[in-house]
Amino acid sequence: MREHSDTRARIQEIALRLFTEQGYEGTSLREIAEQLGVTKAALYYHFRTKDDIVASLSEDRHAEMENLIKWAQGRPRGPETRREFVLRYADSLYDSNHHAFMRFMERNQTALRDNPKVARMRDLMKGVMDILCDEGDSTAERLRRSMAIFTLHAAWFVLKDEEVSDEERKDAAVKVALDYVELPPAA
Amino acid sequence: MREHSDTRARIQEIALRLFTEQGYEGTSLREIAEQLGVTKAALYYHFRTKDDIVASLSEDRHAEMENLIKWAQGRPRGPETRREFVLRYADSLYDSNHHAFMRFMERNQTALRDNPKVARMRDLMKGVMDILCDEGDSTAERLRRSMAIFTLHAAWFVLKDEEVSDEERKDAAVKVALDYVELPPAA
Amino acid sequence: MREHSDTRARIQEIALRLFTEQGYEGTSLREIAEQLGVTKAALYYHFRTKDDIVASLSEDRHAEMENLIKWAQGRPRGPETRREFVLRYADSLYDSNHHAFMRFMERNQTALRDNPKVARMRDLMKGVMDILCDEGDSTAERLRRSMAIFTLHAAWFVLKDEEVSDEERKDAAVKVALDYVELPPAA
Amino acid sequence: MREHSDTRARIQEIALRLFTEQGYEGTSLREIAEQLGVTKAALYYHFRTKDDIVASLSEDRHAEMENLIKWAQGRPRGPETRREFVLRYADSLYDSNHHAFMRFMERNQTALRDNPKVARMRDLMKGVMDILCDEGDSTAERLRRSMAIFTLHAAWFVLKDEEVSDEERKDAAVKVALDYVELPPAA
DNA sequence: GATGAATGAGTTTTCATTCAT
DNA sequence: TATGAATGAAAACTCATTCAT
Repeated sequence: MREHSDTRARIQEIALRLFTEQGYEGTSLREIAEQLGVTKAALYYHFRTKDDIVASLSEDRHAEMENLIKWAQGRPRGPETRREFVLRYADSLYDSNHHAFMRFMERNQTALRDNPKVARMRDLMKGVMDILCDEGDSTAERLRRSMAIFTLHAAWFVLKDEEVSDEERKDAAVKVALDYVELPPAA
Repeated sequence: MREHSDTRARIQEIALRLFTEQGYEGTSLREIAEQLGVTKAALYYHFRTKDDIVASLSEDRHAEMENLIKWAQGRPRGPETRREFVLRYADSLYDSNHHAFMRFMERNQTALRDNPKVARMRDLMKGVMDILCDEGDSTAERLRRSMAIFTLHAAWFVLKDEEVSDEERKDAAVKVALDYVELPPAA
Repeated sequence: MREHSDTRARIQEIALRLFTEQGYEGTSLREIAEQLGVTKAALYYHFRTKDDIVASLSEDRHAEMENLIKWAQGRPRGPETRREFVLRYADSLYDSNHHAFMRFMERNQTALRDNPKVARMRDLMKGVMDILCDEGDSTAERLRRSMAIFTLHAAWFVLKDEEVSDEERKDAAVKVALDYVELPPAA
Repeated sequence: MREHSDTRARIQEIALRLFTEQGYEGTSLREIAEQLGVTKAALYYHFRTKDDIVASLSEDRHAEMENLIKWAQGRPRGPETRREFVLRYADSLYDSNHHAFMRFMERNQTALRDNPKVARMRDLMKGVMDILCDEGDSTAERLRRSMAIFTLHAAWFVLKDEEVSDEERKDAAVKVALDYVELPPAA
């Protein structure tokens, strides 16, 4: 009945929301189908398996992350690159709805531990850490760098109950994250 | 008739490990029973439901958190208390195996969103934020404080692949966390 | 608009092969469509149902069997006719690819037990037995006659791993089968 | 409610019957459970998978076949052994209900082609052929030997509509089978 | 002569839970 | 303190079939 089936996109949208709210394992395909107003079988017309929905969701973010990492690898390691990288990472996270996807990933690490796309994402995150850390960094320093990226991800839900605009949220996240890639440890 | 059911403790231990590795929904009672070498039905002698195992796991941590919060509430808010609170929180986390429990909680937020003990834990975490934040704090400031506690939790698995002793891990975590509660945002 | 739908024939060919290799129930229309490089829906342009494909496959063999039986009924029962019948049956089986169809039938008796064309084939086989047996034949004798026909069918796959030409296979089959319509039971 | 659960045995009995009548794929676990008067889940208490039911059914027959083959391998190849082997094979088939199992196997070759126990059975059948054939045998000769065993299996259903006692059936089968292993091809 | 999108009814399987013993 | 045997509900997935285009 619908013009030119955007069903696939709507499945992705609903799945991402439910997987994040209730967890991947806690969300059945029946639920997704019901919210969409189709039968379960329709989902299988568009995606081969439940895991496949996740895979499809990963794709954009993968591409974006690969670009970011490639950009950074073409530059000298150091404070300048780190600073700029955090800014670009924040942009790529907030200007699309990629923060929603990253939150979904964080909330479903265990459920998705065997999904190859998710494994790939873990590798990409290691690539990010490589960019932010130098060889001789202390343990505290490495932890600090990790937390910078974590902060960008977390801002969205840590501040979720506060009356704060998306703009403010992003600004706050970037401000805090930048401190942590720039400042030397207190020591 | 035996005082200290050894079995009960072993169920908790195995459950905590599996729930963390594979997720709460991804771990069946059959699996726990198998690792223990008993039947599923035996678990029901010790715990009324699967959720009950989680509840029992929460108890120690709840008590500890309540003590910590009570202590802080008896003191004036401010940098001194914040600093001391972070130190005590870190101790309470690392000197028992509570970090394992907190990690389990973080990994299973969605699956356990209806568990009353877990809801209570969320409230306690809000209590912790109350202690770390002042009324007039900016958005960035509040985010920063949250990240302090997050850092203490995260140090365990962020640094999990590195050759680092538990001691070093704790020291690094505390160092970074203190920065997060002490330093003013770059402004 | 085209006279001799090539597609129709290719569906039959692929279906016969897959139904034999994997079983009727073990072969989905999706599989057939994939091997053909069309969609499932295309199959429904050529055949009303899955069972209909089987029905269409039966047709040639039905006609052949009817002719064989009619021929035999026009002759006196007896060793002469039996001998000649076996030779003609073998020809009709090996000179087309009817042995492939008969093998498919044997492998899918249960799955197809409600298909009317298959029921008809069972009747035709009874007709064949009528031709090969006399009124007063002992149980052993009747079994022996059945096995003669069975042998013609079975030669194809009993000898499938041996390096044997189709010609040799047919000759061997006929030789063994003839013994069993001709020889009196050992007794 | 039942004394000392013979449920497992009843599952096997019903499954063997239905798998033979309707085919393995054509028989759902729901059907078996219904005929037994339990829920599907009860079947899974006794068998890990549907395939496992088949595996369990194979066991007795496997053991019997192994014994038969071992016996024959301890004797010189030749007409004497062949003759005696056929007699023993027939006994082992008819004195238990193994003919029912073999019929089930023949009717479900394709459906079960990936089941390891069934693969093992195919190997055992090859072992049987080894016993019945000599090195220099012609194609016709090898086919003839195969048909001997086939006859023992087939007698049960080839003669199923005739008013014949089990005793007579077995006698007829053995008589015909012996011809197949003893007589030289006419040529 | 075909496809894209969908459905309804079914499948095998898993799970938390119960209860008599 | 446990176990053996079972259940009811639900899960992911598959299939033959339909129909508007």
